[in-house]
Amino acid sequence: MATARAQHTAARRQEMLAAYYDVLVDEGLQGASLAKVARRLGVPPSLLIHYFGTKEQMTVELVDFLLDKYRRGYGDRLAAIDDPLERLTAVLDTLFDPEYHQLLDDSVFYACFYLSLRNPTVRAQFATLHYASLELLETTLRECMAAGHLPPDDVHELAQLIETLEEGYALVIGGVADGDDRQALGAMVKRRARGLLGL
Amino acid sequence: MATARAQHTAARRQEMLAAYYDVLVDEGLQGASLAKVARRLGVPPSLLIHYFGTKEQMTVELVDFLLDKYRRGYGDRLAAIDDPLERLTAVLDTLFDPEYHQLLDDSVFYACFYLSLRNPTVRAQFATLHYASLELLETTLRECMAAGHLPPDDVHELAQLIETLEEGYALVIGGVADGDDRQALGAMVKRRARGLLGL
DNA sequence: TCCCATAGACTGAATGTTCAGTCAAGGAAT
DNA sequence: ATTCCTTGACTGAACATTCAGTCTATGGGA
Repeated sequence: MATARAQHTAARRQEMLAAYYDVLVDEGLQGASLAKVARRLGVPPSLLIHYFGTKEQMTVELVDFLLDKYRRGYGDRLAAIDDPLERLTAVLDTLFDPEYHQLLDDSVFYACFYLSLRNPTVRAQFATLHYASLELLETTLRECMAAGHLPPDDVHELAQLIETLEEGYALVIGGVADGDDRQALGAMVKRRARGLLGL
Repeated sequence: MATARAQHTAARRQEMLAAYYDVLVDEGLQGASLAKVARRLGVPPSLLIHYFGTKEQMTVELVDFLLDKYRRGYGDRLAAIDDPLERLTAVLDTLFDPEYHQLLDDSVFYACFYLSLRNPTVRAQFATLHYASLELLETTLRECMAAGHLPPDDVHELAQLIETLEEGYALVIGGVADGDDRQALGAMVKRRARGLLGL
């Protein structure tokens, strides 16, 4: 059972991670300090240390916290769709929708990605999300082919290809395109991706 | 004319940027300080300030310095190929070759990309490279179509699509895949991209 | 049900270190 | 003679973390 104490602890940690996220948005990776997070919360910096031990540990937990948003917001919802073709359409609609990629602030997302390149724990967290997404795609494609909705092809390759397109799309809209361009690029890539699958 | 003094200055700046790059590899964005760069060079930190004014300015120049490696190493070499089909093949070989993406340390590249999301100047530098790459692709595709090497299609769309695939490939091999997987993924994506073009 | 020992939430001051940047002065190249 | 590279001492602010200690809710024993 979750005691009141444990609930309070969990809630407090979330508040702190949310504040860390806000500071990251405002100050960037280089300017984000425990002191600023603490100031935002109106607590002494030592309280953050009390909860997380070190800044590094707090950062690792932030990434987990943020990736959970993707998992809960999309992964679970998509996986729950029964009909394979319907699910495939929903997946493609999601992956190439600018809004999906704006669930997190661009700069924070790539800050986390950057951290994943330097910290093995964070890297593993990203890899898990990546493989989960890949597997959802692959399964969906396989079911669609079995049902005759798609021409037979190598599902693993196709899943990797779609995933690669999606990550590239995320990068391009983060770094270059803005506003309507994002929407248009997403629509184009999605259309081509569907063609690739034989839809 | 480049006086001896100016030459010396330029060379010195490059040394310093190279040292900054090294520190970034070893210490990451958060741990990279002017003091560490200076220590590596055996000079006082104030000398860096003398040359660059501020750390931010030095960072902006670092990005320029690094992106130049891509321009000089690949952009120019590819653009120099006369025969369109040969150039297209070379471009595709380059974009989906893990080695091209390891011209820079992964973490440093994405550190720079991250910085581009927060600094308008850096963002413009990245955008310039992106559009140059896009234009090389588009021109090449157009010439290939005109010569009948490719079936007619929307060259702008195709160029954007290939570019998106390339950036996604870069992200995936940076974050997840390792070793042989990178090679294999590159080969697969390239093959599919060629199919997409009608090659 | 009451009581008490304890675990953990929380504070605030203090630690030493590192930070980017300033400045005045020396010294070499032009 | 002048320009400017280079030095090293220096500043004040910010940094993550430590520590000693207060307060409070909680769970176990009577």
